[in-house]
Amino acid sequence: MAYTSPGETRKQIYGFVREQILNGTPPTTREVQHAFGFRAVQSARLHLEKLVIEGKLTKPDGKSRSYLLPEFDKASPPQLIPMLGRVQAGELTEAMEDPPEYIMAQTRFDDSELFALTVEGESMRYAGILPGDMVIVRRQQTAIPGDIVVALVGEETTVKRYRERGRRVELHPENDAFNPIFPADIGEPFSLLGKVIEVRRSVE
Amino acid sequence: MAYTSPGETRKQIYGFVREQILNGTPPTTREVQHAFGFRAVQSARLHLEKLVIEGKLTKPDGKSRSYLLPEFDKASPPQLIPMLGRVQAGELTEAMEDPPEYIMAQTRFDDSELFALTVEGESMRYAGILPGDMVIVRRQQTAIPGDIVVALVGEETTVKRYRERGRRVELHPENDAFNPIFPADIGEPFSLLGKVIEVRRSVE
DNA sequence: TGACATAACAGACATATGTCTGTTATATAA
DNA sequence: TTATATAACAGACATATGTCTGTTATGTCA
Repeated sequence: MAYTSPGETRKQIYGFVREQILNGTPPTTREVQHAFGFRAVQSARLHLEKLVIEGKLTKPDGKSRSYLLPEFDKASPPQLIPMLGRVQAGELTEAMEDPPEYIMAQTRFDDSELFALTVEGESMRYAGILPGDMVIVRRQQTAIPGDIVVALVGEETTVKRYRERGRRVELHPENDAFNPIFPADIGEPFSLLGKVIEVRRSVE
Repeated sequence: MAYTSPGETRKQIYGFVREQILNGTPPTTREVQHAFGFRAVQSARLHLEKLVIEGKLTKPDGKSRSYLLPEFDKASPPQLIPMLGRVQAGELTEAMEDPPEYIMAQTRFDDSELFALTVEGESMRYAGILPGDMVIVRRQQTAIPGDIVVALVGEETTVKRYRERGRRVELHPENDAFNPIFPADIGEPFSLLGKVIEVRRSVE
């Protein structure tokens, strides 16, 4: 390989390794070697060692494919959360049989109890939840007043503010154009699916 | 190791491997072996092979540490985006010298042109952006009318709706209690830092 | 009981991979 | 020019790791 200016090749190697790591396949020394056309393993190795010294990568010891991004350690480990397009009536678990898509998140909950939904109505606009927003939900059958919850009312899922009047459950929209729901008064089957713990919106 | 019920050990192995993968260090066959106290490598290997057959893991070929989560492929690769607590006046890059924390996101932009900020005021409430929300921003010096942008006005960063009247730039809040900003009229230095591409809110 | 399936073990082999020693080439500064 | 630093190369060795063959143990079903 031709001689390149100091640091230039190293910068590219960093980009390559970083990308591989984020894809879940941290490269071996020789994979770096071949990706950059080095004719000697050591060429790649020295660059990688320097990157560790510079603090841009970390590597424990003699283990294979063990390069890590330092900022990865600073962040909590990512979680894969299934996106449920439409929650079927009845069991929520039913709808999770073949989760088509996953989003990545970092929460303080176990990812096995999380799922994500797309919000459809305008009823929570004043709470900063707009149509098309994605909500990350923790599955739970109970809530405390003030929680924003996802509930199944009849055949439809709905996002509302959870309230109680005495022992009566009330689901309040946050938009003057909508009326609260009183599950006890309507004939529909009702169940609490979980509590909203995060809201996400893609702009444009 | 004692004989365990069919599938039980396998389930635990899946959890272990999944966690390791999400931590950036997909395990080797022998690491699985030792983590579960198997006295033979093959014991771990057969479980892993079955998990691949069941579709819960994927593995290309004879490469080391090459187990992947299938849902990982379905999702776009994650990006690490620096969280800027407070953007200093002047150059934005200046403030990125030592990024203290990173969040994970999946966007269609290159992660080198992204950063994240915490929103402080109420001025964008009607647009569903509340105080404490995190916005992911793509660095750009221009915008088109209607974009939600992050701008530096004087010493302060602000999130507003970008408008133009003729050639005059206007920054509009989305809250009746606030007034639009006309950068040309005020003495403060003004610059566009970028465009908001995602909004995130942690609930509780 | 015997047939069968799966779990787990024992021991080995082939390859992948990290690491090392020594050498040559290119650039910069005295 | 010489001295120095870094880039890149050549070739090897030691270990890590994936893979294979054959055997034993535990449970299920007829």
